[in-house]
Amino acid sequence: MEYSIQKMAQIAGISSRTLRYYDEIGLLKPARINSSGYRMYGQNEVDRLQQIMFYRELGFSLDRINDILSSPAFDSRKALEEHREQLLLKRAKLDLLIANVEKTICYKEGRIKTMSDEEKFEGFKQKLVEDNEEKYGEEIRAKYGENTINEANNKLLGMSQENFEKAAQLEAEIKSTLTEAFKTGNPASPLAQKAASLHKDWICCYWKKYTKEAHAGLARIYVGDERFKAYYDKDQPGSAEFLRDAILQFTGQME
Amino acid sequence: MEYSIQKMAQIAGISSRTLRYYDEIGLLKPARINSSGYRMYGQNEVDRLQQIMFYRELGFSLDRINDILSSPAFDSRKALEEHREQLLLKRAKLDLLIANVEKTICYKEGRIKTMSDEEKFEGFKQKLVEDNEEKYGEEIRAKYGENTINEANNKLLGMSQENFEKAAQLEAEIKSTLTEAFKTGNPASPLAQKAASLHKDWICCYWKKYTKEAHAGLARIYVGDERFKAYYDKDQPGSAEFLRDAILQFTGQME
DNA sequence: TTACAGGTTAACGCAGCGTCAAGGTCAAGG
DNA sequence: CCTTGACCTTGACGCTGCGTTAACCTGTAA
Repeated sequence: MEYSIQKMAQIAGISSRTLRYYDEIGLLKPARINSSGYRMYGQNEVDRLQQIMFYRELGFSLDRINDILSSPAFDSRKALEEHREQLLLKRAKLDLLIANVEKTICYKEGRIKTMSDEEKFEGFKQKLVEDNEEKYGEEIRAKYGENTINEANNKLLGMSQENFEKAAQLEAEIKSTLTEAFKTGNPASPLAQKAASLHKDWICCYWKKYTKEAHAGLARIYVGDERFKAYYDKDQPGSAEFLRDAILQFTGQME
Repeated sequence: MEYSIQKMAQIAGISSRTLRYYDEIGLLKPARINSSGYRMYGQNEVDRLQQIMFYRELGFSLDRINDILSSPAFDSRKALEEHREQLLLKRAKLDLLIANVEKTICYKEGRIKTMSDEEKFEGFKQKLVEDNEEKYGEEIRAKYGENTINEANNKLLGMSQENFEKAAQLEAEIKSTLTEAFKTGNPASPLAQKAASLHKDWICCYWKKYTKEAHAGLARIYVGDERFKAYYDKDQPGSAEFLRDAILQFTGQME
């Protein structure tokens, strides 16, 4: 089976330009060039391309893919783990970014119109410091390896604990608000809706992404989960269902 | 207060090259050019640079920053939310990548030496399909806006529920394993360690990043948290402390 | 006067292709 | 035989956000 460049591209779901580029950088050369100068690819090339696509899928650079595929002694296992670390770092940075953006949105929602330049500057400076620490930390890690990774982890631990404390506080708030709201008997009452809103905040301490649908889905599951049901029903039987209804109302998922 | 290019760069913690580049693309022009052809920046420029840095920090492109800062009618709120969506998408992709890398590592750890090309191909093709769906979904979203966002959310909801179910199953496993392990009375026993390991898996359903330190920290908190303590102690009083000790052992955090 | 610290413009380089430009090749149809 | 259209070729610029020479000018202290 011989493939033309476009057939090959179709198989892999990439462009012919990409194949030409791979030929150019020596990552994937065609099996032969026919009399008209056309690139012809064979089975071996299909296989190699699949390997390439695989590692590319994992976000490796074409250079590294070349290393991996050409050197048989290449420690792919180590490469994968290092790569994983890098991805985790990337994600941590992204998380910071997202948090910052969300913070900013909240700030704007708060309608704080007059925000002194000094304030902005302060917040910014803080961020700069954080960034520097991050960069510094990265350099250290690159230089000294694992020893200092623990330090970084400790930082994350600090964040997790902070997160956990925030969650615990929210939980207490939910509980007291729910107790009051339950007396109204109306899941649509402002107090009940406040409880649902607090519950949303609480969820956001644990979930990577909040959606109303998922929130509602969780609420439905709650009532069927003995642990949560027991927790919420402990003081006031029926509270779990009440919270569920409040959340369904809050998320607009009542049918 | 007039600043030279380097003073300005120092204030903002960036390079002078960056300032020249911003001048070049018209993002930030100096207040004036002095007789020697030097760029001189004033207070207005400091302020604007801070704004630029702010949005840059949030991951906006310089082009968009220019839009935001130059058009007073620009809806920064909307821009922020759109940007947030994009970041979330990015993170979702990253999560996929990380999962794939981890899967691959497990595969390699499993010492499955002979892995037929077909198998590789299958897995890869699946991924292609997923990607196509993702791309398609993005296009749709761009074209039709919010309506279809719900569909995407439903997908995420599916993931969350799946995640939740996995967590629930793990929880059951932890409980039964813990019950058995408790009878041994030894938190270092294989069974107890298995429970700790399961608990780690369970944590990973909720946490963005797992570290031994955080796991141990959580274990310590557990005992002091009535909800979890009550949950684990319900059948066998002392189980919570036992689990904590098993986790401390598991994470090597015994002092 | 000599250093040395600072400024200037111009231009290449990076990753991974997308996207013309300008043309050659091949099979089908008039 | 000619045209048309699909497919192939090489070559080269463009994109992002600067880092990094290179080659040269300015200002000030010793």
